[in-house]
Amino acid sequence: MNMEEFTKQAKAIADPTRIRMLKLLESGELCVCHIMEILGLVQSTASKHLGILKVAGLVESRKNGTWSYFRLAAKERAYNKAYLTFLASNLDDDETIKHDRTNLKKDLKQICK
Amino acid sequence: MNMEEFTKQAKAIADPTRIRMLKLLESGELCVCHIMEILGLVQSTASKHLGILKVAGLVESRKNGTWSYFRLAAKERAYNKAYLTFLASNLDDDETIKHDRTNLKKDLKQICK
DNA sequence: CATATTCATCACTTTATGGCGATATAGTAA
DNA sequence: TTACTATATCGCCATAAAGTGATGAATATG
Repeated sequence: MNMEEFTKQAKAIADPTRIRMLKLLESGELCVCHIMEILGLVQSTASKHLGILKVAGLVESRKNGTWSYFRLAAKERAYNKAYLTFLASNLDDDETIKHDRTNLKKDLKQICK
Repeated sequence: MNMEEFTKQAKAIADPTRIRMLKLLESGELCVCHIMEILGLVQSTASKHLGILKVAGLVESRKNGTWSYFRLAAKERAYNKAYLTFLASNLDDDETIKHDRTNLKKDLKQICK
């Protein structure tokens, strides 16, 4: 990883909203509409942040109909692994993150009904 | 480490100039005048960046006369350890970093004359 | 003592970033 | 086709951040 890539990924995780997104995605794949709902963002904001994470190589996405599903980038790609592993070992005890995870669980229950 | 601390440190390392500073300091303590010389920064810029790193808890400093010496924060302080260890295991092969280190060596030789 | 050096801070300008509404695109369903 | 839904993108604004010169404090030097 060179300086440019390193700082691109550093900038990507240097924002609370994007961190919350990545921590949510640690639980698995999610579509934009759930992410925006759980984090309380308008759609354009959610999409913009997800785009930044994608360009940085931290997340990947797939299309299914109108839905876009985002997930953490595959750890095999070494240049992501560093940051994603780093993030995975941090912030699990942060109040905002815990709150988001609770909301995610509620949301998933709704979906399964 | 909570979200606020995490992002403060993430923002601190999300800048090439500050990364170069931290990577220089991996070799040991340096005063502002050498850091600015090696990185080719004007004094106020160097001082400002070092201030940001200090507030983020990534570096510490001591005064000796008119000189200010900066060093990486003690690793015992857990909330720094994560980022500094992370950074220490990255970018050693980056061209800019290698270049900076070469310049540091030249500079130290000058001092020892 | 007078002068020079080192550094932090301030004021200012320029650039980057975050959030949002509006719009565009594409899929879905009636 | 028409209407609706999910998403991406664009432009705008407010704010944050980076870079720089000027100033002044503290200390060193002659």
